[in-house]
Amino acid sequence: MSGRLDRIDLKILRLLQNNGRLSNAELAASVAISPATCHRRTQRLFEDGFIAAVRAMVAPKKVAKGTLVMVGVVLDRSTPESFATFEQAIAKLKFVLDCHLVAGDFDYFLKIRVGDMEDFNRIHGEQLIALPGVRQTRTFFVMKEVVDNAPLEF
Amino acid sequence: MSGRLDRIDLKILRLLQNNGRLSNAELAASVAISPATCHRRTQRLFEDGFIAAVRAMVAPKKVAKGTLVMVGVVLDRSTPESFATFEQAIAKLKFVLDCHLVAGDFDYFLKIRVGDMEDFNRIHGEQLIALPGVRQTRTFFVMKEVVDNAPLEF
DNA sequence: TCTCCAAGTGAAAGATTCTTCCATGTCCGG
DNA sequence: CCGGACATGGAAGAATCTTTCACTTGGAGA
Repeated sequence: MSGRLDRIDLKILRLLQNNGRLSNAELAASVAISPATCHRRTQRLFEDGFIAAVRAMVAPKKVAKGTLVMVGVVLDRSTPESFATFEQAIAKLKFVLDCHLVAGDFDYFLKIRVGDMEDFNRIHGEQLIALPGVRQTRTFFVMKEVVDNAPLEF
Repeated sequence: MSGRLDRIDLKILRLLQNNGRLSNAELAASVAISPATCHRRTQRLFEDGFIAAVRAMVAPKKVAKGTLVMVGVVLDRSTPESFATFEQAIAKLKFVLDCHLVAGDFDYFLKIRVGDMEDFNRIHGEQLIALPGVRQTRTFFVMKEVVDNAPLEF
């Protein structure tokens, strides 16, 4: 069922992870099976949820989103209601790439993309600290993106 | 730069970001232009680097990488050589999804995917604290992934 | 061992799509 | 008004997709 992946499935997954626009014919040739079989396998990988989505990775700098910021957030209270309200509000902020509830000195970690620092300052003042239940935020400007969104190894 | 993108280009980018396997014919129909024109436009978006890559997003839980961890790293010394050595070593660790040089209480922020906490503990002890020049690390286990790797808004 | 069944496989073929070529249309600067 | 650079869509051969079907394989049970 959805549990087992043989070597061919794994190879298909890895190839599609590196180039999601590979044609079925190219995939089939790369894994040395017929196009028909490859088509069926790939279809199953999608249907069974092994591939959540195929996404074109738009170059951030090309669309004026070249500035990356990490933000640690501490809430006033650590109640389930407080968390739920915060998460609901975060989901509407489209510049938030990641939002994770963590264990440690912060309640949440955010990963945010904006055009520049000025852009971030406005967003921080108008939207971040205005989020429900936020006690404080700590901003970490990214000065260099060493690795960003690397493909998953498995 | 990005001023060269008209509404049709932007629409193509957004559509491919949501579904990187859209066929040229489907794209053309969605943006109301001919397949030939759509093909040329899309090709240009790739050639000019607006689309860095197209990736199948493999579901982490399906391939035993369901545990996410954020790690803050402080180095012994803040010299260019120290940074360069660290970054060179990080690039070889395939479980590191993000590695960013930041301004603030840490030198680097890492985003890591592993199978489980036990998995992380081994990696932390064997590989992370063994990285060159690391003074200390602070681990933030992710308890809930509210938003992970959301598509870029532009 | 033999039989049967389920699952996987590849050849084949019609439908669809890709990709290129070319004539036409549009926008500006001269 | 003209001319050139560029963008557009139609058309058509080449390539690909997607389904069908018959065959092979592997394992469970008699």
